[in-house]
Amino acid sequence: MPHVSISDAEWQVMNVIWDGQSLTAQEVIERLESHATWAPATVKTMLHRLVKKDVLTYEPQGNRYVYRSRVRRSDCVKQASRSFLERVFGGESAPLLAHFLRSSKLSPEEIAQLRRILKEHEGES
Amino acid sequence: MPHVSISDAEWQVMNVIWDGQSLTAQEVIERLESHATWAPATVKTMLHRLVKKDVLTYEPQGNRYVYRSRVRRSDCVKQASRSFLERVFGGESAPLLAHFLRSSKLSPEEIAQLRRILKEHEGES
DNA sequence: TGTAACTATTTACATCTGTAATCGAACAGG
DNA sequence: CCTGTTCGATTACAGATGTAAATAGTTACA
Repeated sequence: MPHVSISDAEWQVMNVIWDGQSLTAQEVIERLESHATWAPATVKTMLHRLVKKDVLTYEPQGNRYVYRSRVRRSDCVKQASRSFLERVFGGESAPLLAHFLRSSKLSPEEIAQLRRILKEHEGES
Repeated sequence: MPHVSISDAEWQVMNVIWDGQSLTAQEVIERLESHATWAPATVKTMLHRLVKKDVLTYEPQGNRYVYRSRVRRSDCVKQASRSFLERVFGGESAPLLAHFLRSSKLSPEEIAQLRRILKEHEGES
């Protein structure tokens, strides 16, 4: 629904927020340390920007803030996916799927899972 | 191999270049008219930037330039795909594939094709 | 040959991004 | 009670991006 535009670096932050539900700035910073090499101030900046974009809210808890997402991850994933599909594959799903299928290592369970989804497609039209 | 970074709008331009092989600015502008609503000057700007980024070359042909890509589309697709996978799906291919499989309309032929690719995966340990 | 038309080059400019440092307020320990 | 630490808030700043107008160089027609 919303026309949010989450930048590359902001996705990193949102990913840890979505994984953790409600986190303080400090917690976000810690969880990002493994992935990114940002100064703490950098993470703070992004939290602020995400708040300004109405993607995050915060409530004071003691002397610190607890940040929480206002948008569902699945919605953002959906939007980002559509725009990626459009931009890179001209909106054609099949080539996209072929590309990722070929370039991915998949476990037998995952293969089975994907096969099931494919089978569901069989039913239509 | 190259560390090119093609922006969203620039992808539009590159897509028509890749589709057309060698095109003048005018041709690019015309072919974009259906998709985008950019002033001709805007398209020119992007062509210039892409040249500066070493993504495009041009040769003079008469009084105009003919632009041609210096990078293979497949390389750019690969790079963009990897970065998208990382950013939005945390590097997990299976969820990405599941997402796109579910949200795509696929023809029976496409389904068969994807199934074949899945089958190829079977072989790997 | 002058001038209109078209092309490419240069310049513009606000916003977004990546990446922080600094400032001011509150809290905590001595 | 003073002071260092810790938060959040404000400010910084260069480069990328979207979006284009202005200018300069060239060609082709009148």
